[in-house]
Amino acid sequence: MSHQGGEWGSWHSPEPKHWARSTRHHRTARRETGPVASPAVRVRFAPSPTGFFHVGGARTALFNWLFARHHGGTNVLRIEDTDAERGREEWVAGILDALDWIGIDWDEGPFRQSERRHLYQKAAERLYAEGRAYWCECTRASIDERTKANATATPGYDGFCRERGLTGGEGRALRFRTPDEGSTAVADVIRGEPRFDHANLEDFVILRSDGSPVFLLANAVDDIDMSITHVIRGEDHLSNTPKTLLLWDALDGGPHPVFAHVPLLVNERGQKLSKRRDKVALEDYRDQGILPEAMRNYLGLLGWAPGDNREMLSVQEMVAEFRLEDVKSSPAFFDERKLLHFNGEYIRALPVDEFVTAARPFLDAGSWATGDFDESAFEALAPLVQERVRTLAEVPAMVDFLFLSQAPIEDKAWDKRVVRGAAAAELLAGAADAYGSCEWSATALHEVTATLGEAHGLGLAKAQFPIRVAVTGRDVGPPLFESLVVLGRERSLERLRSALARLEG
RNA sequence: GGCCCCAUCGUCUAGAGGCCAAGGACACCACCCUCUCAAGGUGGAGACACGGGUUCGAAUCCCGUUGGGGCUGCCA
Repeated sequence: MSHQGGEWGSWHSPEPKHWARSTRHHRTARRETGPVASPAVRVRFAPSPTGFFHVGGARTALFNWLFARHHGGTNVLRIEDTDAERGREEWVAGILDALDWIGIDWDEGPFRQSERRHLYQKAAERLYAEGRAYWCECTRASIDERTKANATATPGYDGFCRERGLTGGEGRALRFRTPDEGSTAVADVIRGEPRFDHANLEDFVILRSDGSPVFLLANAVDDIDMSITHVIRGEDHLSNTPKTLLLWDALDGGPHPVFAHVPLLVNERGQKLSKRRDKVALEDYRDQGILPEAMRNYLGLLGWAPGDNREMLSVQEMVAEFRLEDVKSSPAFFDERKLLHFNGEYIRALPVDEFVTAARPFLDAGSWATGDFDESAFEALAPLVQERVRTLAEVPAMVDFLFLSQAPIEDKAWDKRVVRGAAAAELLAGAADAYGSCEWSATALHEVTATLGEAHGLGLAKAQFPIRVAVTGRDVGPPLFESLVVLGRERSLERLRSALARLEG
């Protein structure tokens, strides 16, 4: 496919240093409410399927998406699966699922580099034919050996095969011949214009010895072919950008795209998030009961802020106000505690029926027998549960007493509130008696229990504890009297008697 | 080692030379509200890495130092 790309020259015309910063407007002057007409903005998100899709990738995808939507541009999804060794089909599906989950869609793709190899092949042939690339038979081992032997050598490829005139063949990789002099500057909206001396760039591999293309080549070829105007990606790619640009020019890619190297997401030690050592998989958060809206909102605020003190932003608000120039340049720590807070806010803001629906999968995994779940009982308590959880995964423990044949007594709570609780036996006996005849409503139960407590010199707070533990098994949970009402008189009385028996026995 | 990037409360950030004796949010502490737990309310502690410049004036600009990170792969 090829997209006509002539219209966007103004995006990367040479400008004075720090032009990006200089285009900032006063915050008050940039209240925009919808897509902004911009010359054919085309961005791409290009994940590689080498593991679970993680939050850093999600953030990059989000920024690309926000930028595209803000400008009414085109968002392209491209799967960079040029490494057959490491890529796996299930990871591709995982990426698609995850993007769908947080509400990111795309206008073109998903394209797969594994299906576009002929393009890279063609580009490589051209570079070789024009003397911009050469075949090399050095192995990693032989390169390292030479580096070791020469004390003054800097690590890396030394250009050993540069002038040997080798032809392609078994065990030979194609290397790009980097210029020995000069430098390349990267026009970066976030970082100004970092400049790299060509002398520091080694001749890098663009075609592996098995003929497959390497990331740098495929990336440049595709960005040119897809007429990408803005490359928004992690800062870890910044150092390789001059190589990309050198390829870009060698392939006559035309004007360079504008880059935006977004700050990395780091762990508590300040290192970039790694799939291997950090908890980062988006699906883990989904399974933990994080709402996609909360995740999206939180992720959007990592490295970017709207400029006033608002934090809870609708996706529409983010689209309307997202500006690449406002993205910070320093790394951000992914703080799960703050995510949890956002999630609690989003859960409480849900209409009850949506909360019930969202909680369903987590309820299905509850500890009770599958047939014992009672939809209407849950719905009756749902509003009270909703305002007490921070994740959907916390829901089952709040309502399990409704669906289990007996109260799931927690040892700690039992010991503290019943065994060692003030007048526990009397309160349980009193409740078993009074609850048998009073009106079965929250207000009536409230009154009866308060009276019962007074008889033993206890306030309601203290008096309700033994009853709560006897009936729900725990000393925390939804309001007790509403819980009793939903549980029903008979089952409640049964649990009070059972607790008395247990206490005495 | 070389190259590049970065540097405001513990964390995410506001800040684009005077509006900042630095504001908000999460977390933390105290109190209030309260049938538990949450939620909510009020208050508190808590930061411009350091050193030089430029300027009447610097968290904001420049240089250096220190610290951190990234890249340096026939990974992306």
